[in-house]
Amino acid sequence: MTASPAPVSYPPSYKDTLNLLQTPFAMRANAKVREPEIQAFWAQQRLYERLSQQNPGEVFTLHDGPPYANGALHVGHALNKILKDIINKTALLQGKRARFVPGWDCHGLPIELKVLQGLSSSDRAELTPVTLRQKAHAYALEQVEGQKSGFRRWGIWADWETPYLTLQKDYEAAQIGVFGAMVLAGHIYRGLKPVHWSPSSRTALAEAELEYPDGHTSPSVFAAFPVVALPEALATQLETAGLTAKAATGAGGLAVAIWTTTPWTLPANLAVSVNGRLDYAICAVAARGDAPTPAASHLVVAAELIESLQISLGLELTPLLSLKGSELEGITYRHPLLERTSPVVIGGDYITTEAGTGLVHTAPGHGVDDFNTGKKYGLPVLCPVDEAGNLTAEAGPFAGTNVLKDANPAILSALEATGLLLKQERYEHRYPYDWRTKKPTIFRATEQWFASVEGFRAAALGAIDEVDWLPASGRNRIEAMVSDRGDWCISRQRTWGVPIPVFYHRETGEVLLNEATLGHIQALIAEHGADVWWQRDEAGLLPEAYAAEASHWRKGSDTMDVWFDSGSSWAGVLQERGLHYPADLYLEGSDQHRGWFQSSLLTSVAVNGHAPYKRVLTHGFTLDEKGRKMSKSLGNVVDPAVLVEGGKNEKQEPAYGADVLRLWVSSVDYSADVPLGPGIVKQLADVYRKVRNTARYLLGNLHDFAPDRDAVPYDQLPLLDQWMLQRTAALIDSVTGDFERYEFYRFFQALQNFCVVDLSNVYLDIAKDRLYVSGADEFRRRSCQTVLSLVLERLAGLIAPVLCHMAEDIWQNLPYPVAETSVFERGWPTAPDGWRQAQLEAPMERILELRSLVNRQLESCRSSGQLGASLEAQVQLELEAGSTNTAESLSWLASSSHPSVDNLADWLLVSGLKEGGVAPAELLAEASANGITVRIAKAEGQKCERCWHYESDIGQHSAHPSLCGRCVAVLS
RNA sequence: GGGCCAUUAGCUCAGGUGGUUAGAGCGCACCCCUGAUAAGGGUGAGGUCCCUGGUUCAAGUCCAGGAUGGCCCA
Repeated sequence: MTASPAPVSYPPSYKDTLNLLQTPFAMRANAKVREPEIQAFWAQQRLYERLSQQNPGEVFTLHDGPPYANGALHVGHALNKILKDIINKTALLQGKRARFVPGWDCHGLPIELKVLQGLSSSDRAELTPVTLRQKAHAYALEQVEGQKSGFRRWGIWADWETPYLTLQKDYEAAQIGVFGAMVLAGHIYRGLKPVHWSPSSRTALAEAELEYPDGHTSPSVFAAFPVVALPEALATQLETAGLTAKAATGAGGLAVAIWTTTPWTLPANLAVSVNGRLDYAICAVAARGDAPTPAASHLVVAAELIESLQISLGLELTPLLSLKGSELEGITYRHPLLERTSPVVIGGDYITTEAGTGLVHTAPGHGVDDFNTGKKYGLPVLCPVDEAGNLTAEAGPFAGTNVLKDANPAILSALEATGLLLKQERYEHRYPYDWRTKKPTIFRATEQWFASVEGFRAAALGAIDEVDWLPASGRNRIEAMVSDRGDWCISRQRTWGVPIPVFYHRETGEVLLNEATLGHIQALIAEHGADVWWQRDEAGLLPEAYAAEASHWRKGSDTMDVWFDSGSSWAGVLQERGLHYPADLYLEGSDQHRGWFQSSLLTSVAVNGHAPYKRVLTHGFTLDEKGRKMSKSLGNVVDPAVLVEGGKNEKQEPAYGADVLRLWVSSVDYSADVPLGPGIVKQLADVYRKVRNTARYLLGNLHDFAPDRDAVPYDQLPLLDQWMLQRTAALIDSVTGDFERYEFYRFFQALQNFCVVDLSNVYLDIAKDRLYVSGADEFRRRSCQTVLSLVLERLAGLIAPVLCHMAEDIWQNLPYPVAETSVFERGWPTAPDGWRQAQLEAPMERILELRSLVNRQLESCRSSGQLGASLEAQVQLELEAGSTNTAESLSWLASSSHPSVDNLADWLLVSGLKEGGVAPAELLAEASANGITVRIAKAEGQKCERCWHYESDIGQHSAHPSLCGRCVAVLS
């Protein structure tokens, strides 16, 4: 250790004399803290409210499809709501009054079940409809609050204080209004439809209330239904094959073979269905071994099943005639147990040869397929089973037996007695049980309310045609669905919903549903909410004209399908709140072609004859990085809350912030399914940082710039700067188009390329010398700053719809005063026409190609250790034939009136440049391409300690012996 | 089983009406800088255009069939 420190000779440092960047805008976003601050700023400014109500432009209505008010937000919500927000923010920037009223779907089974599950069995026993509804109401509101705070954290702008909820009084009243209008237009009717029915609890059940325990067995039955009449063509074919029509239709003749696992439905049999496309065979029957001979000489079965049926039925089946299912249509058979005849009909593709005979026993009152097939053929819906599961008088001799107890044995033995029972055995299969009573359920036709789609199908298809569907395949999809669909069953046997406001006469069953009752109930609900339906008795619900006879009427207990709720939002929201109807845009996942797009369309067409939207945009679903569905078991779920706020261990799961989530939404082509996973998030975080750092660099170099004082007029800007503004104009133009077409991923790509290539790699790299080294007020520097500020203000605007927090953060950190408090008040970026100078592109491109050529040579010197920074080098160029374009570009550059900026050495970031002349003595590298020869040598002179250029005029000033002439001039 | 959709580099995306050696940015590897520094610059390596047939002088692109994945139905 030496006692007397030697006088430290500081390395000559002129760093303090440079104009380096200064800005409080940090490299890292600190999004977890900063984003909420920015959101608070917007709230305090009432920015969304002001712009959406006071903007000068037209009203723009993107109508929110209500998410279901249950459960945590997932990335699907993020994709949907952020897409909507990007569109709305773009519209606001473009001066439109884009009001966004967020909605929630609050009624329905999942919430009702959630409430029921949370109750003890004793509480459940005491539950009245009104208390159940109160609990469901409270639960839904709680869920809405949770989801709402999530949406707000993502930076979504909306009428958050006044959202629409399908449980609000005015909404419910509007919905009753839609229903009423459909009733009065004759589109609503009452009919039978099979539903899951639990005899043990005497109620209809939803799919979610069923369970399928292992080990259920049913009595499976093969039976023969004797044919009594044949269509002519078939009779002729049979004659030819050797079976006369008389023999076939006589006793013990031809029969159709069917199979069922629910013999108790046989009394309700009204048809036998076949698949028109399957092959069938008419077979001669002979007993095998000691099996009893059935009371039919011939059987119709699916050709493919003959072999297996011979074994299972123990019969010899000899094919006599092969034919298509469609040729069987029109056969008439006799019911084996009751005095009636029924037809053979064509069913659907649900009829297969996987089990049974290929011919299906059809009871429209006891199966959905049967019901649909019956509808097609105009068969009645026979349902000889009461609420308790007892067969009624319509079941003839079996009346009084119970379908889950003695009905099957009774029917089986009756069948056996006729000789038409071919076989019976136990059969194990999945069968639905009531999840609460743990008893089997049945399919049973019950009275339901329907919207008759048939009544307005043509109008609906016409309306579809008027709508702009994006992507275009959406049109096919919804068109196919609407043309195929059956009537819409709108009633549900549930409590948590909007009531079907109908009264039934206690004695006659007559329905009371007219303008007077509808209007009265609608008014009551508008005042008290739908609860009033359960709180009051009939006298309190009927209009005055019916008050006297209130005791004769019984109010209905059904509620409406929740699709009717959300499908009425055009009335409950758009019309109620003075927004555009039809809306300018609906935007949901592609599953909503079946859901909300369709239910909204049907109600709107039925009532007003047109679609509720002018344009429908759909997005796909969120998958993981391998294109698989996200699921807990695969462990590939991305939780948006963790992505935004960070996980438990912030090292492993950092808080990326809402802007990164938003950037993801912008980056993917959502017209198909979109991928998301940790690798993709990482990549987006990198892009986010690149954009942020680029903005930071622009901000940092403007710390002493005042546009009104320092800005250089466009005409006086160097070529390089004019080129940069041309690039900026090109970006604005393409991004404007990208947003108009909702192709945000193109914006994402363009933004990235602009920041990385045009700015970072080229313009800013060249700009460093201008900004740092030149005197603060020199033209060379002020012109560059002019460009930086012009670019920055526009860049902030372009990213604002997507990276809304970053854009605002930039705006708040602008080092000079601007007229607008927020970037969103500036409006959508535009470029003066003068900036669009496409003729600057070609020469610049040639020069950048030359730059690449030089860089390759510099790199080869670097890797051989001969060169470090490019300023250590000088370049000599020789242009020969074949390089005309480059030569022209160089003379374009040489003709610039600002050689202090527009010069090739600076653009190549080298210390010396010679065109032609004598080659430098000690060449480090040399290469030729396309008539251009590039030679690299060590730069001449010494390194200036301030600007780091190698210059030969160093040491000419005594005060600054290590500086070049240029730097000396700047310092003095 | 039916309807609709997707498949180009490790990732996100480009590749009008068929036409040189299929592109970009990121990521990755290596190098440089240390005056954008938890930054910045440079160079480079990455492709069975999902597969199989067909049309054509010529197919990532057109046609047919199939695979995988997704949504909606049954």
